[in-house]
Amino acid sequence: MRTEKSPDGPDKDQGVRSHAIATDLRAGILAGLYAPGTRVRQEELAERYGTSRIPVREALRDLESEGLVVLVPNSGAWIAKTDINECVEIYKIRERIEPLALSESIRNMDAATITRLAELCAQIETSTEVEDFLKLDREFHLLSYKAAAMPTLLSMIERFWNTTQHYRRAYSHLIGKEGQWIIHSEHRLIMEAIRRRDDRDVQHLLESHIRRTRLQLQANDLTGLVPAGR
Amino acid sequence: MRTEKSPDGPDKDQGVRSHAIATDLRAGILAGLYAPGTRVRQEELAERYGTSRIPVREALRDLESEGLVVLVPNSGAWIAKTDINECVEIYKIRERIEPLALSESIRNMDAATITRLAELCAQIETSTEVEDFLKLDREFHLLSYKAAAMPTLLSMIERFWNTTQHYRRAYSHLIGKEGQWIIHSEHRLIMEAIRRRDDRDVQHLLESHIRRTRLQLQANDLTGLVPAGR
DNA sequence: GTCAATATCATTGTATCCAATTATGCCTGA
DNA sequence: TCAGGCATAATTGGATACAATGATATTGAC
Repeated sequence: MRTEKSPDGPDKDQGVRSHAIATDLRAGILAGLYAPGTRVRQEELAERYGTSRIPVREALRDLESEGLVVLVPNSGAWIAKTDINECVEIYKIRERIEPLALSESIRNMDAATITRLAELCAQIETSTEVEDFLKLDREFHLLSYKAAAMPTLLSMIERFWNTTQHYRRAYSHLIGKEGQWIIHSEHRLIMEAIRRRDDRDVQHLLESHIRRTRLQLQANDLTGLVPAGR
Repeated sequence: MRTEKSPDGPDKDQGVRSHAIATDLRAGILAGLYAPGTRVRQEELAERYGTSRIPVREALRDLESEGLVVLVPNSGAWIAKTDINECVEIYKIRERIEPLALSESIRNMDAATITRLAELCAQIETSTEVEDFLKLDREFHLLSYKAAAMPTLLSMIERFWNTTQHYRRAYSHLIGKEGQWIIHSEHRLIMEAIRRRDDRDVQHLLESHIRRTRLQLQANDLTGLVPAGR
């Protein structure tokens, strides 16, 4: 009898090489190692990773579908430029879908996760470095969605967090420590609503949290703060 | 001076070959030519399209990121199996994001588009074949979003329509012509709300339209109707 | 001196070939 | 007769080599 491996396994990555390259590049882009708009040459990356250009091409394609890289046929690849309009668009989408994720998540969330979320919520308030804040804030929100049985939605959300990373960083620098109290208050309210599994409140509070951030992004001119915005 | 092509052009596709192959395969999958779960061999496709396996691999990767194909490393590619849970998940997401798209779209929509929408709305009611209905229904909804200045959102929505195509087809067959009056009524109400650019109503009506469909999908057992569901 | 056309160079796209991995069928043993 | 392991065949992943496309530099005409 035929016992093909079947497409159900937990393996996600096509070629091992290309996946490893994509992961590394993604981390580099999110960390800000590559300036948006920078041209990326296949051969250069191939040499750096000690492979041929083929796995590099596949990695670049993956990153393009994630919105981190832009490919132009017969021309080349560029680190995606930051675009405030795209950022605002994504925030508007997030306002709709993240409340859904949180709503579905709190139905299934276990006690350990709630404890961990509370920890993160506290750590965010005491964080002093912007990079720490970004990391903790991301972990807090993404963990809060994790119990939702909606894999497609969750990966979408993660992608959106990635493509707007540069703006969150710029925004965090802009508001500084003084402006953070409002974020902390919002987080505390969301945390409490999660604790009592209040479906209506979590959705409203989270929507407001994202929406307020979007409006501030739109109000402030982040040109110069966000790298190589056009 | 350097005048690189720059990543702004309207070109979307990387290699011409791979894009053409992806487009053709996508159409085939949506038309139901390939049964979900079918294994897809690179060499077979390469021969059919008269190319080497490389463009085929890139096309398969594109389709994987769209959710139409599943790739397993070192093993092969399969046409994505239909999964009622995934379908329900996508409908829940659509309930949130399509009202946003429509809301943004009606702000900018021109008269010609409204006329065309009304035409489509009428044609849907007189359509007699399921395939015609599917085509018109799709065109109606996607056109109604088109004026939204949200490219990321629009391509997401199109992807979701693609990945749930088999279920819409099965559902259409299931309800038959008698069950369609409710869809027609919903469309008429949406059309009227679009005409008067009623932001609140279009959003509520569209959400209900999608939500009701989801609940019916969940209520009916489509096993056997949708091809090769697991 | 400036613009345009053309030739050269750099970079990407594709084909072919080889290696690695996996599926299948046979064979052995109980 | 059936299960498990091993060998073979099929298929995918990756490297090298070549073709096609686009960018840059040079040359010539006005």
